[in-house]
Amino acid sequence: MDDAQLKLSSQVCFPVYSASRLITKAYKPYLDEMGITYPQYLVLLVLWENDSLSVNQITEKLLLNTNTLSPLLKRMEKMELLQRNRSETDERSVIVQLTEKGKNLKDQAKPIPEQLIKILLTENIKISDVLQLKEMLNEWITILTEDNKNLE
Amino acid sequence: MDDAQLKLSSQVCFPVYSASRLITKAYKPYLDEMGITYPQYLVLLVLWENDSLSVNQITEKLLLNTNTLSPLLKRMEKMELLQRNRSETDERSVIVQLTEKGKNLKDQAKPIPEQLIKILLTENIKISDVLQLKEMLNEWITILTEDNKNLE
DNA sequence: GGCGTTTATGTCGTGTGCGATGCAAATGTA
DNA sequence: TACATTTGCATCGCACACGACATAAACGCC
Repeated sequence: MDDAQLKLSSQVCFPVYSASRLITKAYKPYLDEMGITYPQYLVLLVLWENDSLSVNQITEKLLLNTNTLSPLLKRMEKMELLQRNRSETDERSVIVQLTEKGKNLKDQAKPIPEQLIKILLTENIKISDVLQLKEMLNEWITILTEDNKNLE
Repeated sequence: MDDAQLKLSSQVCFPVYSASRLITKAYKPYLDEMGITYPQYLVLLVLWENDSLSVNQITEKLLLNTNTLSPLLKRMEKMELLQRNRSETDERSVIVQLTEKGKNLKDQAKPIPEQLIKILLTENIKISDVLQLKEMLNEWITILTEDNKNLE
């Protein structure tokens, strides 16, 4: 093998890394209006779908660890977007629920997906392409999360 | 645009975000052996290709800002992987060059791309699919970096 | 030459991410 | 019932990312 594979341009992972950061940045103007960050937006997304989730359930849905989510949820609690309470049936668990303020942000967030998809669809990129990309990334996510489990 | 399409952005942006983190994690065991992080690996990649680059040239290649790269490069200088020197022709510029130690890491890094691609290729995902994904992400990167320039 | 503007880099503050580790509640098992 | 183990959450330390801002060198224009 020659050096060709060590060229930045031939790396597949770099575009994923860059696109991720740039997409987060594309969300920023919309999320700024709501006073939240992209990871906080993800937490809201899962809580708009589920009235009540434990910290552990959120980590599973967002593929983030508790050491990332715990401080993040605390910040969101301080912003009065959600409440954190110990479970009564299992004192180890912390149950997260949206406040009225958190629930109400849902309306404000509604137009965001449409704005984003407008940016990401082009002459060369159709919806079908996006769906295909989504499938591939999800398969990678499955592989890579399984990999991590195997290490334990 | 129907509901399914509205949710599309969250359905595709989140996988990009998650895949990026998981891929970085997949690199970790290999990079740990070299004592470097993924962003530091990216810096090495561009410096293995270019003997001498200014900080600004690196920011353009990696799409990172100076406020991210400056401390990162300082850490790499402390690790004796590279040198930072003011340009003689333009005192504003800082020229970055690899040390022998930095250059020598190239051999150790050579097997990494192959290892990674082994993980990412499956029954359902062929090399041609990966290349297609790369094309799409690169188009998004073009769009999103152009977007940022327009804001200035 | 004088001086406002641009350019290249850097610092600071905040918010993630995550490995390592701590700790208390729950669970399994002899 | 004792006690080792597991589970759920959290803290700590470090390394990104990035917006806002600072600073000095170079440039442009008169």
